[in-house]
Amino acid sequence: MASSEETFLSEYRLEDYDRPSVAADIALFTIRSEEENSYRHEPENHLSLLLIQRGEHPFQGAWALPGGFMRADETIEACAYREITTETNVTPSALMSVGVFSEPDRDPRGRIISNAFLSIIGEENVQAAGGDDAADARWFKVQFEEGVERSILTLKETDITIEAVLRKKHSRFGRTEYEILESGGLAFDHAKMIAAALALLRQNAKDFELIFDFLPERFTLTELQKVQETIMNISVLPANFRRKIAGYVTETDEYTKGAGHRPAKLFRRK
Amino acid sequence: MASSEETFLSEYRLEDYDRPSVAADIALFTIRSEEENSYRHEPENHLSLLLIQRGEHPFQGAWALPGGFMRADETIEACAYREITTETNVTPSALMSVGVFSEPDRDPRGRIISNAFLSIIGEENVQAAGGDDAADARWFKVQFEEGVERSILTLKETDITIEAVLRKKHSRFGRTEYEILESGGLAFDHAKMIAAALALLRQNAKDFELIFDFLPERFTLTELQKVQETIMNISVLPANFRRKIAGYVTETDEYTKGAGHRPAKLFRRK
DNA sequence: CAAATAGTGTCTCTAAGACAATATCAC
DNA sequence: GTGATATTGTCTTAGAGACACTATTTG
Repeated sequence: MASSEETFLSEYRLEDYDRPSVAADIALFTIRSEEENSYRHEPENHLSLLLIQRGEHPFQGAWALPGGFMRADETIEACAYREITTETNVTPSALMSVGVFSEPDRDPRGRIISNAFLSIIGEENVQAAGGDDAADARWFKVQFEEGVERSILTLKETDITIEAVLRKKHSRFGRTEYEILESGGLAFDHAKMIAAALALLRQNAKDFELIFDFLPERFTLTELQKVQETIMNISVLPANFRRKIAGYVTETDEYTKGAGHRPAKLFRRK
Repeated sequence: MASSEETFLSEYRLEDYDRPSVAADIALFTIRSEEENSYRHEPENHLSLLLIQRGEHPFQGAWALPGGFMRADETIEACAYREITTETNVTPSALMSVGVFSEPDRDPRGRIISNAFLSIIGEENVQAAGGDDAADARWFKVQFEEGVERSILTLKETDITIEAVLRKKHSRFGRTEYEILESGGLAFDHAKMIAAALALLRQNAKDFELIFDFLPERFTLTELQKVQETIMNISVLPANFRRKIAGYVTETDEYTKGAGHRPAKLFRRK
């Protein structure tokens, strides 16, 4: 009972307790422009999510979020950074915890709990290639229509369409939790993770918390506005957007040019 | 390579990977009144946190958040509920994730990652008693002074005073993370968890997300206002508080009585 | 100049904060 | 009535949303 701490620790066996495997999965978003880009007309943007096609069982051939197991010498955040860097060769600036997914039966391989993260890279860094355990990696165009009873998550790539159906369970403390009605072929409970990540993304885009991460260091206010509009699926008046964002940016003395219309001043994040 | 999923799963060995132990720790808060309660004068409130004194190594004798290891058949949230219920015999309504603490060296027993939760019970349910592995359990009065360079967390019980010093590392996406400068004798990294929980509590008290959980079903608006003021360490004008809270409550036809002054209408959460 | 985007000025409405005034109980 | 708390009214100010207008580039 009153043994010394050294004795206690040397006799202690962690193996006596159940131990799950612990993983991190990352919902990596970027914003890409539509291809067109015809003269004098600014391109449309859309939100994109990186998915990899699983090369192994379980869910072989299904699309999943990139991720992997936490190592003995790293934190779960470091694990998420490492995984996303090996998958994409890009180190994202934002890394935001979405939540822990720990249903006992969420993985057929056994007890694996996963920490979901949300991450963002700028369009200029999109060069994601498939990693070790991934047959293929692709950017999917994201649509997320939220309803009271059903929310529809649609992910589109050239010839692939994934449609998952979810139901909002609750939304407290800024985090929204979903239940999967149809996974649309997404592996594990990743549909849930993606929906939760999107809800979080929209929540935080509202007060400019992370919209800057989608753009390069210098940007125009219109570009910034489009990022917010794309994420939140809304549209706001330029005059009002400018007023609200004013405190968050610093102007530079550079301008865009050659666009067939009035040049725009470039700004930097404050 | 193209083996069947059954074959794959039957040959799969999770034991080949590093597996940490996974725990949940809970910062359980309540609001208690000062003892006085002299005639015609409403009592002052203060925020209290439940700590248990560790009966075992490591950190034997130190104060810690209640918590325990996740079992094989439960989610991490279920684990937090179970632990808090066994410790206190009360099932709290709010259970809010504070974050994952996964520094490799955070526990001398070995690799243990912990999910911190924030939870609340009403004053009328405070009857916490020590559990199995706890020598003692006590409610500590909470003071948290936030500064830019240093934040001071003070926990007081009759003859015990714990003072921890922390530094705010960053505050993004509504979650604030702290670094421990002095743990003040708190076990493990629990000072960090408590600070993060308090920051979250204040954040969410602002828009009435969880202040109701501190009170019984029927309450007066003044009681509700005092809860918010106690948590956030601010004071607001009654007229303004009433206007803001109006949409969140429903009035009943009951009143308080015998208080030596004008009776107050009782309200219910909407 | 026409088309397209950049940027400014200002009106209205709502909500927050401050403050003053009135209401109702126990003693 | 007095002391204490409950409750309402309203003035001012800050910010969001709507809308109209001006500015500057390329072809």
